Amino acid sequence: MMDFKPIKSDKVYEKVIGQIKNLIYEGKIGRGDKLPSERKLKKQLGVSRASIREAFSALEMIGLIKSRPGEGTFIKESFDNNLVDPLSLVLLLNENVAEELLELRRVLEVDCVRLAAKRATEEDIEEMAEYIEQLFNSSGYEEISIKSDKMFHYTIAKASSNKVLEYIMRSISEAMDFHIKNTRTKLVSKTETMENFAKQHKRIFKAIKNKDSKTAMNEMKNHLDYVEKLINKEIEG
Amino acid sequence: MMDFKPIKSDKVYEKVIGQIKNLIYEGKIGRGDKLPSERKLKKQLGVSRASIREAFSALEMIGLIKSRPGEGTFIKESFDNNLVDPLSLVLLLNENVAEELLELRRVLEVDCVRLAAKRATEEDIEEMAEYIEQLFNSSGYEEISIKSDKMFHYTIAKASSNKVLEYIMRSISEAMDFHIKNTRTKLVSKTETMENFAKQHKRIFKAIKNKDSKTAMNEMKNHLDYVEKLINKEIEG
DNA sequence: AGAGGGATGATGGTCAGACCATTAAACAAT
DNA sequence: ATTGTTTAATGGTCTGACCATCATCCCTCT
Repeated sequence: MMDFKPIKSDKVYEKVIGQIKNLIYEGKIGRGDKLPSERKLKKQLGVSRASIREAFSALEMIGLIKSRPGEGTFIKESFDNNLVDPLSLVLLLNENVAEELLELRRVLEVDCVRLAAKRATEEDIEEMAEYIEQLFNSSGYEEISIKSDKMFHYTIAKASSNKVLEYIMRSISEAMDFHIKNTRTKLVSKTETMENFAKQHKRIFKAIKNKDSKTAMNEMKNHLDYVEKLINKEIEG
Repeated sequence: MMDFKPIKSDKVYEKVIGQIKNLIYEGKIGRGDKLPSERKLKKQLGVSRASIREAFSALEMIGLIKSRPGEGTFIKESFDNNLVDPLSLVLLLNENVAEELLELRRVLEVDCVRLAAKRATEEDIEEMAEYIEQLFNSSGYEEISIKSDKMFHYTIAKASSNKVLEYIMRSISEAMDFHIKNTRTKLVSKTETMENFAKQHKRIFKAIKNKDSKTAMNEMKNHLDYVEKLINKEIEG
């Protein structure tokens, strides 16, 4: 058996990324640090500025660095507020995304609410209460309903106090939005559905407020059962 | 209260990305499709080729497109085999990453093994068996032990038949590798630990083979308990 | 007619050099 | 001390050039 290995012709900008990656892994540069200017890196690495910039734009897209004109390029403090969510973008490529996302969301959100019940702060709980209120009062206003619904779930993710979990939940949510966009609108536009959502949210909320993880998880499961049933009905018929 | 909004000066390459993103969302281009050449896009969008290339390098990094010299640039068929895993890179930025990753891994892997027990193919099971065998026979060879351990978990993720879940599991695993690298080496280098790992893997494996989700989940929980206990001991002492 | 082999053109990969807008820092004027 | 000005550095953008790779067409030879 001839053991050939594929010939990989690393592009220059990939090598640049590799070097920066290693510096981070080795702990030599970290959050908030300033990278050398593009012109200095050009000299140090012996490549063109264009290649440096291609590497930087890639790293900026995934939220690892941030360039500011006149100042320089810095490693970000955290991965919040990415302009384009790379994960949600890539998720769109797979087949069966809708099913897989629903499956994954179920797994994550049930545990999310478990953690939220344990760790939610006063502010988190106030925020959730607001969104439930909004959902109850938004009959007829699709946009507000949809946003209230989404924000309630976001807040739960935030209350889990696990940034990584929160990030992934957000990505899944965004990716799902584009796959069941129309469905979602149809769902929430029905007054009956919306009222059920509000009631279910309220039950989840109460459990979180009481720091009752088990009940919160069960109520979330019920809620997701209901949602998935509606989605399947909408897709099939 | 003056309600100023931050002035966002979109860079050109971000606008290019935006347009491509929208085309994908609208379904006008999809998997495997060929994008216009850089020179054509330069004319169509009225920007420089450099900006086009910055956009492309960013999209290639996240695994959305793939450029081939002499041929063109294509939307990828799936998000497998990214050169650099953007998610794992970004995860490194957060504080408490180690704790959060462990927490997340626990949530995901327990459900992962649940799905694997339901859906594992013959090939998956054969593969798992191999890695367990390797782990049993690798006493003294750290590298093989670590790899067998890791590959066993990878295979479970693959057997879940959920590509998104598999992708996220892989990212978490890679990110963890760099945070507990030395710890991992120390753990597996102890003969006793390694033997326990092998036994636990075997129990998980048997449950999967018997399509017994519940037992598989419980055995995975036990395994993760053991791992986390070791890690904590190593970190503290 | 079919197989093989060049020439050609298009494409991505890389580079150098230029110009602009923004920013920080040093300096000058009040 | 505060304000305004200059200067240098930085990121953002564009142009034009050259190379290696690949697909294609066309020609030649059998």
